[in-house]
Parts: sequence; structure tokens; C-alpha cells
Amino acid sequence: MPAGRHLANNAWEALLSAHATLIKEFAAEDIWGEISMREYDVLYTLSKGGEPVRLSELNRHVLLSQPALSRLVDRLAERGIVERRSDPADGRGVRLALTAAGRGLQRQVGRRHARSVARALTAGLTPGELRDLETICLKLARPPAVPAAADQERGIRP
Amino acid sequence: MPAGRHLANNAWEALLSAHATLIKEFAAEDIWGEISMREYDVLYTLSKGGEPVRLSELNRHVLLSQPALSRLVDRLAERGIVERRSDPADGRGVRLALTAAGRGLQRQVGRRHARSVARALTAGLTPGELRDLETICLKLARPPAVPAAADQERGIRP
DNA sequence: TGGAGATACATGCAAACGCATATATCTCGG
DNA sequence: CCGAGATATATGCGTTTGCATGTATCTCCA
Repeated sequence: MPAGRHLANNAWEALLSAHATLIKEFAAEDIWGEISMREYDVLYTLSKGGEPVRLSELNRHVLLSQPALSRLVDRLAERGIVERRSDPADGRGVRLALTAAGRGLQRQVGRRHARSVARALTAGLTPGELRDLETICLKLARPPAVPAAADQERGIRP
Repeated sequence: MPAGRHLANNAWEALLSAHATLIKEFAAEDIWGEISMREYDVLYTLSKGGEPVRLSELNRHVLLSQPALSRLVDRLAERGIVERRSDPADGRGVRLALTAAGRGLQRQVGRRHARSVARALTAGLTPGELRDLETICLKLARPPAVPAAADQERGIRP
């Protein structure tokens, strides 16, 4: 048994707990207007990643199945918040971009949400802890992507 | 503007990113058998909190609306995984407990999942980082609960 | 003590989701 | 250059979710 097993599980449970607590806290706030938190997540990801963004790329950041994301984007497009264009370089692909209205909406909600986030996280943590949290979480967010090890697990030998 | 505003938002974004990445990674594993991750979350919370547990208490840990959780528990009860008893001390309340089958299922899936968690988190983090992550996340998980500040925001003066 | 408001959970219903699968396009070895 | 398999997205369909609201019970104070 690896040494850090309990350490890892305790850390994961704490992360889940923090996530649930904060998500609920943010969801309960009266700042979302005409969009849901999930929709905001999409708008934010679009605004952050240099648009246009592929559906599949978006799907790497948003915790939704591919069909669910496809239809969520549908609804946003019908509401004039995002625009779907076909990708000239790849006939299968879709290029997504915020419309002017979508960008405005993202900024408006984003400002308010950023304030909430700052309030919630600076309330309990020091700047050093915030930096540590970011550093550690960024390490976790990188996909392990060690195909050699996966091959080993399957008994594949070079 | 508070000093740690960007720090806080960067940390939150990293936490969300780590959460999404790891959840997807765990969901993709072939260890869940007859239950979903959400259902496992309920089983785990029941097994951890000294049973019996109230629905409302459970709802504080699980990221689901109260009606959705109520029905999820319904389904688990129909499948013989949890048991709902009425609370003798509070006629409105419900006391939830794992059945023997439910406890067995939780342990079986829990063992496998714990292994995955350990693999995923120890791969990228040192023991010290795991400890730091837990400590920081536990601070975040505590509900702020500063009603005085909320009153102040609404312009209420003592 | 009784009744107004709070709390705990359940239910009706429309919207959203995930799984399986279909469709269209791309990539490559032969 | 062609066809097999891979990749990107869409669609059918049954299940699950959230919102609004209903019902039962509890609390507390006038």
C-alpha cells in the first residue's frame, strides 16, 4: 500500500467538500440574472479561451456530457448569446464565439461573481494559502497523460 | 478593491479545474458497478456520518436539490440499498441508514475508488502538498456564517 | 394554549441530462 | 486514390433534475 493513501483520500474529500460548499453558496446568490451557473461556466470558458472555441475543447473544461453540452450551446445560440459557425478547416467541427450580447452578459455576471468569489475565499484564507491552493490545484488539473504507464498496466512491453 | 481578489479568483478557477478533471477521470473508471457516482456519494456520506442520518443533513453534503435527493434516496430504498425510517423524535423527519447490502456495496466500491483517488492524487503531489490541500480545503468547507456582516450589507444598523 | 410562521419532506411537471447511436467528415495505409 | 477506422457533433429516448408548491409537523409567543 502506498504511503500517502490516506493523505490523498483525505485531501480529495476535503476538496469535494469545499467545492460543494462554495458552489452552493454561489448558486444561492442573486447575481445570475437570466443565465444559470452552468451557462455562465460556458460563457466564461469561451471568453477566456481565445475564441473561436471548438465544442470538444469546451467539453474538456465543462463537466457535462458531449450531447448535453451540444444542446446547452444550442439554447445559448437560439438566445443570441453565442454563435455557432462551421469550421472552414474541419467540416465536422463547430467554432463557437460569444456574440456582443453574450460578451456583455459574461462581463456583467462575471464582475458580480468575481466579487463573491473574492469575498468567500479571502474570508478564510491568507494570500499565501490562496497561492498554495492555486499551485496545487493546477498540478491536479493537468491530465496525467502517461501513456507509457498505461501500456505497462495492460502488460504491453516495448 | 481587496488585495487578494485576483489571488482568490485564480485559486477558485484552479480548484474548479482540478475538480472537473478528477471527477471525469474517476467517472471514466470501470469501478462503479451497479451504482452511479452520485449514488456512491450518498452511500459514502451515510457510512461516514453516524447513521441514521436526516435527509436535510445529507443534503448539506450532497450537491443536489432537496427534491432530487429525496427521489434519489427513494430509488436506493426501492433497490434495498438504504432504509428510510420515520424519526420518532420528529414526525416530519426521515432517518436514513444503509442496509447490509448497502454497506457491502459501499465498501466494495469504496475500496476501488479509494485506490483510484490515491493513484490520481499521489501521482502529482507530495505528501506535504496533500496535507496543505486538505487543510486549506477544510477551511473553505466551513460555512462562513457571519450574519452580522450580511445585515451590514443590507444597511441594517444595530 | 392556540394559531401564525418555520421546518422537513413529498409531488406535479417541464426542462435538462446521459447513454446509445446516427451522421458527416477527416486521416491514412496500401 | 480508396476504403477502413477515427474523430466531431447531432439526435432519439428513457431517466433524472430543478422549480414551484403541497402536506404534515414543529416552535414559540401573545
